[in-house]
Amino acid sequence: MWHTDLMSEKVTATNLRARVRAEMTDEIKTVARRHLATDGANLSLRAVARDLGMASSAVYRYFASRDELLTALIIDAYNAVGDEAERAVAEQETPLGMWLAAGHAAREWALANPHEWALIYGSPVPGYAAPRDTVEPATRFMLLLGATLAKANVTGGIADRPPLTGRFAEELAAIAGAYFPELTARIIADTIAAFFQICGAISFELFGQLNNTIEDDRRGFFDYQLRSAARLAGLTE
Amino acid sequence: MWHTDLMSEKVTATNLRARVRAEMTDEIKTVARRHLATDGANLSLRAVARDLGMASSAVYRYFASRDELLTALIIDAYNAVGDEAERAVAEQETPLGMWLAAGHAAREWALANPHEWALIYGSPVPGYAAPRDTVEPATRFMLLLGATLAKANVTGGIADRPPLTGRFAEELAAIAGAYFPELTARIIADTIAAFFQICGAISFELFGQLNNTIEDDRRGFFDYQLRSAARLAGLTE
DNA sequence: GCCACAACGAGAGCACTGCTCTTGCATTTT
DNA sequence: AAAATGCAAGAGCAGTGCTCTCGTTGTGGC
Repeated sequence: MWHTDLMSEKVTATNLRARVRAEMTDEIKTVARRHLATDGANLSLRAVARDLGMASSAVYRYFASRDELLTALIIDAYNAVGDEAERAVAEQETPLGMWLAAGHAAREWALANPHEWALIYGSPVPGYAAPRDTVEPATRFMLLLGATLAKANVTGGIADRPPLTGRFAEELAAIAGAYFPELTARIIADTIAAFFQICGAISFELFGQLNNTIEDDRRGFFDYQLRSAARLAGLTE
Repeated sequence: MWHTDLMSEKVTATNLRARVRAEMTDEIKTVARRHLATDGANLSLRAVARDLGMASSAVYRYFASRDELLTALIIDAYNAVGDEAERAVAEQETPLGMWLAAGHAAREWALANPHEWALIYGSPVPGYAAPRDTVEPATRFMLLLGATLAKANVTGGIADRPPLTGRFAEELAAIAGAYFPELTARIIADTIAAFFQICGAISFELFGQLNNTIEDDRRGFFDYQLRSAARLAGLTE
């Protein structure tokens, strides 16, 4: 993201160079996203450069490596699904409505951008270590689910359950104390479980790994999955 | 698997060629699995050949393409986790014990063979379409969970719940009628949900995508995940 | 036992990849 | 105006999957 620094560093009258740089990086990412849809994570940097009518070496002025390009796409993807989910949630009133809206928004985004979903929620690219910049966007969707439960919890919309036991419960309690005062360790654990289930439901449908058991009413099936995830997380009503 | 056919086709006295072929394919797969641990899904066929001291072109006598090699590894991986889970389940008496044993066995296999787990439960390799031979081994683990619930259901170990509604319910009911007479559509749907959650729990822990929230007691956390999955599937006791 | 045949290993080669380095040009800064 | 910097292009390197050809070797039919 250092081109952002470059832009804000010195805002001269024209600042042509910084502007075309920003446009160029965006254009590269757009074309790369298009290639992502056909070639998946092993897209060719040279092919992207060809599509842009430039030499492959020129791309390296904008992204130091192919991995860095992928990182930019990953961050954008995390933010895209986060945006979609937040937008959908904002239209809802009840916690359950927010929960369902977030889930369906994520699924629909995944169906529209399967390879980008695979990029962020599939197996990591070999030899690729996610940089620091990705962790914040990566947590947005899950935090949205947590926020929904937090809202439900203050209005008594979450079932009372016995607290957790075990060493991991203390770790979760520490997290709850530091970041989510409205939530208990138990609710956090169940939220994570629900998050796993939702992501699994989307991924398995997307990657066709459930052998096309459900063919006609996939949305209905996912809706049921969402509701059982809500039940798992303790969302009543 | 056609080298198996070759072996059983004509068992002459010596049959040297078929034997060394079988040994060679196994050896290639072994080395490839080793490379998988470092390079992931984009392992180099040439590097595998180098490790074996043979020309890269010679490998193509055994696997028509790199994808075919990966397919063989995928099938083996599915069967390995299936074997492990079945072995662990066989030692248990109660449905819940079987459930927990299957889950922990899968997780431990995944921790021991992370890249193979990524190969089968991560995002599919781009441009790679899973062949017919993979679907049967792929279903083994999930069928094991289903069988556990079936055993529980006949002894009244599954909570009574309202039946499903919606179009997808009919699809599931048809599957239940054809393959799982002991199960209801509702139980199948909940089993799938639990399966999603378990696979998600393993994958996210493996790929480090939950930002190392839980550090110390990962097994305990997974055990809790397993139990909430069981609750989700309706397993009482 | 011999011989045609099929399987096999090796090597060269093709088109492609990510990435680096150098060279010349355009733009910005001093 | 001059120096410094940003940028695009091209050549080049090491590596890839895969194909083809060419000797060699084990195998089944006669």
